[in-house]
Amino acid sequence: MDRFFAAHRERGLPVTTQRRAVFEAILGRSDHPTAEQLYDAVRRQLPQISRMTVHRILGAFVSLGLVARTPHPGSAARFDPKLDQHHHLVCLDCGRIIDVEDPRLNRLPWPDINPREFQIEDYHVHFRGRCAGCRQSSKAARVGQKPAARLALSSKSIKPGLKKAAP
Amino acid sequence: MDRFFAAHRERGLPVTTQRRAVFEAILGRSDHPTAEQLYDAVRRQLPQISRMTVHRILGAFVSLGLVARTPHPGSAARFDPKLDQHHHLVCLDCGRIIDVEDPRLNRLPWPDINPREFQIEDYHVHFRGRCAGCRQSSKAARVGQKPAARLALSSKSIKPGLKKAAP
DNA sequence: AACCAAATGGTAAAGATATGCAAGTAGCTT
DNA sequence: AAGCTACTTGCATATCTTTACCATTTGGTT
Repeated sequence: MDRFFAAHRERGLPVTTQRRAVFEAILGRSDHPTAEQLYDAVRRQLPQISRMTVHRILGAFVSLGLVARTPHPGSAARFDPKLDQHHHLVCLDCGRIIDVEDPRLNRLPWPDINPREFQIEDYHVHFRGRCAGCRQSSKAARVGQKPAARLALSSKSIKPGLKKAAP
Repeated sequence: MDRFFAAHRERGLPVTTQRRAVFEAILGRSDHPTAEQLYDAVRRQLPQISRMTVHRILGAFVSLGLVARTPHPGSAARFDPKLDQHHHLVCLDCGRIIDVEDPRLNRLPWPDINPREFQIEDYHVHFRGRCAGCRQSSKAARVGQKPAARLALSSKSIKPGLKKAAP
């Protein structure tokens, strides 16, 4: 929370009720919420806050270095109070993000590129896989997943009839 | 391109003109295009192709393991035809993605978690920083970027005219 | 050549984020 | 303590990306 006030004071930015509420909300949880989830959480204390304000505040926090927008394959960005370098497990099924702290991952070799071409600031390792819950359900669901398609394709000539779409 | 036919034949899925065009389009470029960019590219050959078809086809390619949907902080998903393990430089300003191949990064220690709780399949290192072009422009832009906030405001001296036009 | 499952196309909808402007507020200055 | 001013907020709207429905067409088999 000190970081929050310090970052604002350093740049002379006003500390508003909304900003404080959003920051408290994100500090209070470690599940990498989306902007929408934070909006819902903050609204319990500030019922009239606008969804756009939450988005704008989160964008400002990212610029201030207070939180990180974590890369995520899906569409909704996830936000993470950035405290120290850490990494993530991402479930390919449910999208859940789990923190990983492993000191061995914090001193990786940086790729050998010319700093004039690309200046690296930091990095972040993304482990992909499946969490316990999704492995259970996928085992069950795998039966009906791909209805066997139309197998039995004898490898006849595939004749790549490359034609333009017929009228 | 063999992978493309093989993957379809193996599952008995029909190889349509549209699928072939989308796959050729993504093979031809190494800049991790978005679905929209691929739609534009494909449309030069199949002017009547639907945007939705491109999205659906890309989703199918991901399921088939033909392309990867690369994690990206922004909203638009990026697609990548490279299948061997590689990593990415991501420019924080322009969002450009550059491939990194460094064998030292391909044998990282995996975090010590119970495989019953989370089963890791693979990983991927995300280096963040700024590309040459953006470093140039940001150096210039940094002047007007943060107008010094209001730290040095001594009431009547500074009047930064960058406000909206007066009503 | 005929058949069948799957793919395609078009519109509209849903979700997330950005923008422009009027009014409110935090924090400095007096 | 009161005033000033830039920053922030709220609201409505616009944009961008992705998805849903369903009639029609196409690819691959027999």
